[in-house]
Amino acid sequence: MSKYAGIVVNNESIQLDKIFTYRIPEALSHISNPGYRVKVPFGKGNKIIDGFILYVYDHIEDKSHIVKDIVKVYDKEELFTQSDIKLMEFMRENYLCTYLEAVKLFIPRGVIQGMKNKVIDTIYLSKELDGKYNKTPYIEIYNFIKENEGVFTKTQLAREKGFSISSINTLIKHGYIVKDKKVVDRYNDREYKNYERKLLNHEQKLVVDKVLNSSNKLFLLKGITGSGKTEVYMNIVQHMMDNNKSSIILVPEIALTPQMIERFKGRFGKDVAVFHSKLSQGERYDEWFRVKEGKVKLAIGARSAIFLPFKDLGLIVIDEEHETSYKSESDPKYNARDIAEYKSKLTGCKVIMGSATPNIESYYRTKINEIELLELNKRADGANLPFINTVDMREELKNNNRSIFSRELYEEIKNTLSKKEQIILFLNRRGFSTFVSCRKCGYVFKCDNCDISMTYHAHGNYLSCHYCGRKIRALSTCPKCKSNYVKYFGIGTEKVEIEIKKAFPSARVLRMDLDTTRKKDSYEIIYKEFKEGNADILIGTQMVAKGLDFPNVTLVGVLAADLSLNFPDYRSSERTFQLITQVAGRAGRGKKSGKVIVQTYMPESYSIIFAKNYDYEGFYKDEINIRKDMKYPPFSKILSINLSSKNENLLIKIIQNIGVILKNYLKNSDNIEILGPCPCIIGKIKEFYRWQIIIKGDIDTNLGKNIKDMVYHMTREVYNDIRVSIDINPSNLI
DNA sequence: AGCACGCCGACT
DNA sequence: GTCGGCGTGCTC
Repeated sequence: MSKYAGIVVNNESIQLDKIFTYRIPEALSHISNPGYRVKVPFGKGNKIIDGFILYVYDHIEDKSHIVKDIVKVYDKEELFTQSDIKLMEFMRENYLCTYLEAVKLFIPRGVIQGMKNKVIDTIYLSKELDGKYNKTPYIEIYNFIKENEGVFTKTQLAREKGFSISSINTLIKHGYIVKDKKVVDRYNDREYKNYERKLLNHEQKLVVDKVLNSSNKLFLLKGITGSGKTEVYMNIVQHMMDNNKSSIILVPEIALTPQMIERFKGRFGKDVAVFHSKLSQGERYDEWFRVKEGKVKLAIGARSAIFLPFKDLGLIVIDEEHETSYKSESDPKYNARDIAEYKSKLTGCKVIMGSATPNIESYYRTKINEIELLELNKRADGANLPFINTVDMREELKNNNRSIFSRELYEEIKNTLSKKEQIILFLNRRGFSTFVSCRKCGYVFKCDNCDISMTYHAHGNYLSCHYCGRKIRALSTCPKCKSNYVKYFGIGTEKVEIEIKKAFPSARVLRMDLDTTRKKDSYEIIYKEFKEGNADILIGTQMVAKGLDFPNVTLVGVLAADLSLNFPDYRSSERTFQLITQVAGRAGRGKKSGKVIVQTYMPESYSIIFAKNYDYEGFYKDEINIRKDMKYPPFSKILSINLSSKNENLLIKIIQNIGVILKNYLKNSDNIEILGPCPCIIGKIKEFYRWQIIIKGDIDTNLGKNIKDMVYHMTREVYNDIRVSIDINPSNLI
């Protein structure tokens, strides 16, 4: 008897987001599990397209369709497992994505595109030298290859090892040496310094024991900056390895990986897979297969590494779990934290979420016993947390200090430089000036494509829009009134760099922001330069706040703590608290004690006061009450419906219709609130006008699905003109 | 999405 | 009588 397969076809269209049933013909009867990629005839023309088997049935009940045969199977074995399919279903329900979008997270694009292993021609020996070839330079070449059989290609031997290409060719021509194919790993494995195993302190040991012995699966490790969370992770990873179990370490985006890779490869050797968005397609392909074939037991990577095909997963670590980069901004808009948790439910693996400043929602869940709380309250090396002082910038103005540095920060920089210690200056904004306008007529340089004022970049002398990337040359005359009173307001990291060079001409300065880290390895280079002491001051955006470990940094300056506080979002206090705490944690990690100076116009704000006192618990208590009063997460879910279009009138008309229908649909649900329709905070990006509807309250998966169907139904006729984006619990409401 | 079917007007 | 315009609806 033939079996049948439930298949998702490889077509992005939302109308095709369903399971199609095909017969598995006798010739392919070895398919008894889902997970295969196949070719199937589809549509009236029976066009052959790709599909993925999600289900296998012994018989079918529904006889209302003609059932066609699968025509081909691609791979020898399954690309994903039964539990992966459960996870896909979970994502489709919870993030309102399609089956196909979910499937594609589990398979690197290279596999779908039919990529092959990278093969190079390396040189091997074939027969002994004899006759007139048994002399220099042939003997040298021959002996070198004898020591390095199959290691080098012809070009490498010539270019890197300095052998004559024509002599090599002669040896090949007469059959003494031969070229042969060798599969190489595309991921360029560098050598890593051995990262010595450290003895755990009492607190750390306790945490490790609890994780290994508790019957709970989910843990929140709340450990102050520098308390040695990484060492705890490594210890548990080692334990997993000893028990033949695999581990995934997630870190926020690329920012943390070079340091983390250094530590993990230094400890566990080369058998660590690395997976993040900056890898090339080929590198991803190779790393994915290394995991799939069981060649590695540990992977470290950004968000997407959660989907790596480990067979015997024992542990998932989510480092800096409060980071928003764990939430994907593109479809499927998943959160790696939720995925890890669901994976744990499916496979029984342990999940450790670590942070010095846990996400409010996660911490709340420890209070209601959904997650076990573990704490590290001491710095691993016994050092003290740096002293944080806030400076009220309004007072500086009153005292006639118009510089971007307060008097106290200026003095401390001078002091620290004279002691030959290092400094980090943090400002969460790149560029030189964030706002350029004419003082005569009030004209503001705004992006033509976006509803955003343009940022001036002194390096290159241009204005750029940080949303669409548009660049224009900086003008010294106002395009409206032709006056010369064009003035630059607002500071960015570039300006800080120039001001520092003015104030401290002999200081060696590095800047780390998006503009200086665009090239592939530039982040790593800046990190190394600073770590090795080749600079005194590191100026940067939030990149410098994330987990970096520089023992010689004793002063951290936060130039404008209010930036994130004035952000129109219910998480802005939480973000501010987290940023200050995290960046402060960069100071005093070595033997010397550290100091932090926070410049602000709102020193009385609760997030700044609690951050200054390292009082997470206090901050949490205030914040959770606000969330409760305002019915924000964790006391509700937020569903944001974002429509964007180049046609503003059409957009407004459609979203208002949607608004009316949704209000009507939800009028009997007391626990649900609708905000909008209204223009988004950034009303236009890349020529697209943007409007949104925010729904807040008890939104279950069913309701979410219905709302999605409604919105898609109502935008169906204008599908080409209006883009729709639906997000559950978005990381921001911009 | 993409493709076939279908119903209508213009043209050999 | 037929060629092709795009509106409609379905795809196991």
